[in-house]
Amino acid sequence: METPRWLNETELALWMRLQVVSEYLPASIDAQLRADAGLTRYEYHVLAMLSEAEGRSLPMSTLAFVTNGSLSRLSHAARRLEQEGWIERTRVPADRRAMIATLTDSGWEKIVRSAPGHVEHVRSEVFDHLTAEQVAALEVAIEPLVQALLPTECPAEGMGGVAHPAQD
Amino acid sequence: METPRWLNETELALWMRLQVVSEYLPASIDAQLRADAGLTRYEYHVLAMLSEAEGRSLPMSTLAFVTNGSLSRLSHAARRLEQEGWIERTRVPADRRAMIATLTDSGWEKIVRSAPGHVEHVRSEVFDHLTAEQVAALEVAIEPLVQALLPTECPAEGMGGVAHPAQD
DNA sequence: GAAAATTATTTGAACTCGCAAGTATTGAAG
DNA sequence: CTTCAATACTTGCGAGTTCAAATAATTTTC
Repeated sequence: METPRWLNETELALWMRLQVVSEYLPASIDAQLRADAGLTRYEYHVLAMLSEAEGRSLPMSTLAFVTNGSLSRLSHAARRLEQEGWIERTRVPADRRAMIATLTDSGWEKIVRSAPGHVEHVRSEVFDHLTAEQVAALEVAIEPLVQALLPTECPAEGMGGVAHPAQD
Repeated sequence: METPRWLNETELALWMRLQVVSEYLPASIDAQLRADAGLTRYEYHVLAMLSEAEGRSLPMSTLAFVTNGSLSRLSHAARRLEQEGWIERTRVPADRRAMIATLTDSGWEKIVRSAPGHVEHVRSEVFDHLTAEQVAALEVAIEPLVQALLPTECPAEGMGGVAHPAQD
């Protein structure tokens, strides 16, 4: 076994901070969504992506990609969301293996009702504690890391809707 | 319901990047540790913190705090680690409610054997893709966010051991 | 000094997710 | 045109996390 390339002081400091952020943020978001909306962070993400998609619909594969989730994870989540009546899944005539997930009216209302509380929570946890300069600096500084982590391919689709912490 | 304070463009961009990082990093670390060491990220964290503690021991409460985990989460993890023989739990004579977790020799060997692969993975996922300047910039820029998220109190203990991505 | 509140930790049940295997359906090879 | 492989998705099982409740010991209160 080769002698490991240990982290230097700065690297270690960054690594520990990344771990803190990656531990706290998802837990905090999950707790708020569960308490106020009865949704998982991932389920919220699924609804949000559908709400922004053309026709409020996306193929399951694409939906899995834009939500950064495995197909399995999405399938489990989709079953739950469908049981609640928030989405529907229909076979594609052209390719009967494929399925298209569509946000129902009820699902639209769900995400529209849930979004404000979610955004408010994100604000109170994150942005209320940061100046505009700090936000800008972090946004720039974190970009290379995101590039390092994200898969390069992008079978994406058209966007332009609601329900993310963006405006209505 | 008040009209929500939506996120502006920069805030939204930062938020989405934070979500990407918070989604990918833990999953990636978990997968490597599970495959190569049969450990959870959290279990690894527990062993690492014990390895750095005075006498390789910490009270459960303190251990929960330094690992950023709930007492319940720690208790479940401790049971698994104890079953594997990597830690032991002993009652405190002074206060017989309290328990002290201690790293066994076997546990010490476990973390020492697991650390190099873990660090190598962290390098290959994160630091190999970043310049020293990018690391330094991100380390500075992320600090205010960490301050915002971390609880202020700190019932910490003495440190100074091994097994974190730090040096041996 | 007994009852009530607090602290330290554990346990059980519910739920989510990852993995491996399973089901269709389509496309490629021969 | 049959066989084999690849695609699109689903499902069952196991494992970890959380929440609420339980246990147990200490400290406070009256």
